[in-house]
Amino acid sequence: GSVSDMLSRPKPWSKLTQKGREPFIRMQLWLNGELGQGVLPVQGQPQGPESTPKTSASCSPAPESPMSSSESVKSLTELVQQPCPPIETSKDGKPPEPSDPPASDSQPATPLPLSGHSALSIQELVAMSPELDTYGITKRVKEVLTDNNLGQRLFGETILGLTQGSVSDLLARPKPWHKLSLKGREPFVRMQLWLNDPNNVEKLMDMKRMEKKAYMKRRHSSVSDSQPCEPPSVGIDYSQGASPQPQHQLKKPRVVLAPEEKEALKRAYQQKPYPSPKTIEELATKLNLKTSTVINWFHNYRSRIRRELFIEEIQAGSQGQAGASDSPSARSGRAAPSSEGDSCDGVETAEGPGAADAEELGGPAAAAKSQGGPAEAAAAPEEREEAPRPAEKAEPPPSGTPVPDAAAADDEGRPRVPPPPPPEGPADGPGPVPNPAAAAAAPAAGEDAATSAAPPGEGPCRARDGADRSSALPSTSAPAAARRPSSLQSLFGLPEAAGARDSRDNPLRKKKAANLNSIIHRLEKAASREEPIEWEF
DNA sequence: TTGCAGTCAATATC
DNA sequence: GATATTGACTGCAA
Repeated sequence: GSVSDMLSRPKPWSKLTQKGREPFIRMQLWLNGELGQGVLPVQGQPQGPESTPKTSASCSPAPESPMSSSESVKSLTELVQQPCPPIETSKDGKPPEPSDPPASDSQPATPLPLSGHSALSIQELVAMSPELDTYGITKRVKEVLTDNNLGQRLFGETILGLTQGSVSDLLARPKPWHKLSLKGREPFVRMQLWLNDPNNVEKLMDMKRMEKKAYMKRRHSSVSDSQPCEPPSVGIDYSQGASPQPQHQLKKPRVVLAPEEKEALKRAYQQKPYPSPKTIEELATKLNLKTSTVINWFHNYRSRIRRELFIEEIQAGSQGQAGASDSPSARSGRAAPSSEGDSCDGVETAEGPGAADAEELGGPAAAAKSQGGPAEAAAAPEEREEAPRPAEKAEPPPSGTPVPDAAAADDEGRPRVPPPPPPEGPADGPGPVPNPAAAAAAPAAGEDAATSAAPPGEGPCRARDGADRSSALPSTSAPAAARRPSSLQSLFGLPEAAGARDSRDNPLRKKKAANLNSIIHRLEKAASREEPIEWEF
């Protein structure tokens, strides 16, 4: 029935959801003859015997993923090279690969890597990609780049089609595969493909050379032109708009929050990761910021904290016991620049729970900018209302609980990340800890609910997630990958398949689990008082 | 509407 | 000059 419907009344690509697009991708592949029987196992459908979870924990650089076996002939890699009619849809949101700009020039313009010609759009590849070990991939990419003295900008612009800042962020704080949307997976697939390309480095080197040449040329010409050049890039876009001489200054200056302001915001965050409009309003007023700035700050902060947690877990996991010192805090050096406080703010922990609470905005910021009690104080009451909000239901502690701090910061003191709104609500039992990494690693299966189960980080979802995907796989990847077509495996250099990181047992997790228990306990208490929230951990 | 993911791009740092 | 950080923006989903 579905097929009939689909064949007779196909929806336009743009109207399809990711899921909805899948059948079309399959059909396209089938039409291309790339899809043999069972080649694209439907998710969750156990397939072939290859139950090899590709443990990549130790994944050493996927040795050129032995594009081995014949079978893999059909490896997507090949497909990718194959000049076949691009599936128009592929464009999805993006503009067609600008085949234009001879990179030579100013800049970017080179979004599309993958050997230029892609038979299958990257999206298709992504859609079919097995679970990848994002952390491992970025790690390898970083190695390759540094080893070969290749910059992030170049790599980003030519291989990923992203800007330097994005690349930096991506490499430093990769999200777990299962937490990524199709779009978000794209860069990782590209990276994986790039890693698998034996000529990857050379190609980039070439690009580098070309860029240099172009740069020199430009330089020379401009010099001779006597025009000391204004930032070349600048003006390009703007002018075009037609506006007479608007040029630059249409740009609004970037807002830079003062340390005190950040402090105040962080305190507020600890009180309420999801402040009500009213609270935001107050905060904005107090800090003399635009409400949009405050809103943006909260959004950014929440999502960044979330990511931080993930890498911490990953690192903790991979470091195994070493974790004691707690990678968390130790976290990647740079992230650490605690200055930013992300790490520290939560850490205000140092001040012990409640500390932050007590001062709320009162801290430096308050001192500096406001005087009255923190908005929170006033808002306290409303906190309650917020909590229940759907999106936050899973959100644990922070919001409205009277014991915010404890809840607000995890053991490491880091601000507790409001677990992402539980995507799907199914029971996920106990697993709280917002720690994705665990997910990746959690062989959970056996561990006691409290600990392992806690899984996977993103707590709720992940756990569930895994469960859904394959009934039995708690852990994220393995199975998934295993089930996948070998062609894909070869393509993606499976060794990379996520999975297999053994973080289980690491002390950090236990610690967290314990901490969670206590938090849960308190929350339940609080909840029982009046909050109808279903705390999901 | 709200929250989030993914990015960009301006700055800050190294 | 390369990287890292971060405020803002876009698009999407619930």
